[in-house]
Amino acid sequence: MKIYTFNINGIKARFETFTRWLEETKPDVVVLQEIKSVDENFPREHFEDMGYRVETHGQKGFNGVAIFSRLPLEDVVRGLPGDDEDQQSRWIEATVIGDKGAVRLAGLYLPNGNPAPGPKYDYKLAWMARMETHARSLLALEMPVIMAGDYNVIPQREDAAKPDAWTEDALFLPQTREAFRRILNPGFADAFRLRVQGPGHYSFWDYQAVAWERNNGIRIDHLLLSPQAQDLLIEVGIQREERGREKPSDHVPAWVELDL
DNA sequence: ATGTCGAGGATACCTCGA
Repeated sequence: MKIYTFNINGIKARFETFTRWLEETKPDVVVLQEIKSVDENFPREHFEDMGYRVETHGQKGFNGVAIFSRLPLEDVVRGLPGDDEDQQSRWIEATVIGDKGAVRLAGLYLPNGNPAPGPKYDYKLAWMARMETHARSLLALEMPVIMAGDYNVIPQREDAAKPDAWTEDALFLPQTREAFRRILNPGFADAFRLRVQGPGHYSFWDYQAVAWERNNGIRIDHLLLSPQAQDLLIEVGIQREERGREKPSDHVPAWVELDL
């Protein structure tokens, strides 16, 4: 089973690009971020006709996440638990039924948090604390679990082409990286770093300042695996080439293959 | 800091978010 995460930066703007990617890549499962659409306006039938179950958790204008799957989905949950007042659509969760077993999959769009300090950064840190709590409850399932998405976190210096340019940014502040490690520490692992070491691997290049042309990227799209999922890991990857295609998102897909 | 996008509101530009 191959599972992808892809921040598409708007389903309306990326309809052709994303449809072409889906036809070429044929993922078993993909979690999407920044669909920027309410559920009622999401073109679900178009993708259902392509063979996918489509579960969305959208909102007007910003944010919004989704799960697409060729395999059966069960127990879909929308929203990150822990704050009934939170109106932002950033979390969706479902159980994917594979040929050999099931995986609990979360698709997430972690808050950007800029400018820091400020209320947006406070929201980011509070959201990460909530995620830490929920991540522990997912580990308690003692089953394969994947938390995949746009984390808006640069974990280490090697995950940025120009780390010194990010020292004051909400994606790379020490408090952000510490909160990220607290989510991992109880037992999750960054799938990409289980298999690939060293600098030069990025998942996002800003539209501005010719970042792509200069390969000024950062790695912020991650798939975190529970111990039971780590045991099933076959391969990891980042589809870097997608950033050079026609009308790209500013993010590219990242993926894991599990023996499921 | 910014040479760019995307969405939405009230338009043939502006604001916000990233």
